[in-house]
Amino acid sequence: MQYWLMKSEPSAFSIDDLANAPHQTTPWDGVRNYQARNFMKQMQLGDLAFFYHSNCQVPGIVGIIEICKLAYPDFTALDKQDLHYDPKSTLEKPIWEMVEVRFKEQLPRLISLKELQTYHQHLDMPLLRKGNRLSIMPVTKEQWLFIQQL
DNA sequence: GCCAACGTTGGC
DNA sequence: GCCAACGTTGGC
Repeated sequence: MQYWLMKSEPSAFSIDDLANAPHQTTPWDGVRNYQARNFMKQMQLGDLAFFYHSNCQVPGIVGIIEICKLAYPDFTALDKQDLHYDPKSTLEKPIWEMVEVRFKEQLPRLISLKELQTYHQHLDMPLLRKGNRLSIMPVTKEQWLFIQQL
């Protein structure tokens, strides 16, 4: 059982969008960063992840989601119309992958980046490091439990 | 909207 | 393989 943190811009896809989606699941498509992709490949069914709202008024953790489908090729990379189209990726040799996630719960309150920063010393997560741009990152069990009890 | 930080690209 | 130029991310 592993833990993760996954970022999404709520203007593109929010925790509410996921809660209202069919079966409350969605493919996590559009990841175009190798490090983030490699983390998705490591994900196992039943792994849990914090759903993080980025690039918005109050960035922070808003909910918990569960990995419900293992990594498979991200078909949006092949779609010329798609925002995340990548001409280097082909059907035979796909570059990008995605998992599917299911809504677990909305947190009783938003745990803002600002609040998390106050525990920077203790948490030491990639999320809290300056200039961090990684959209998917592992979370240790200790970090997970600490954040959950907030 | 600004801009710092970072990843990627491509010329050499 | 280096590195400048460029595009993107994401907090503010």
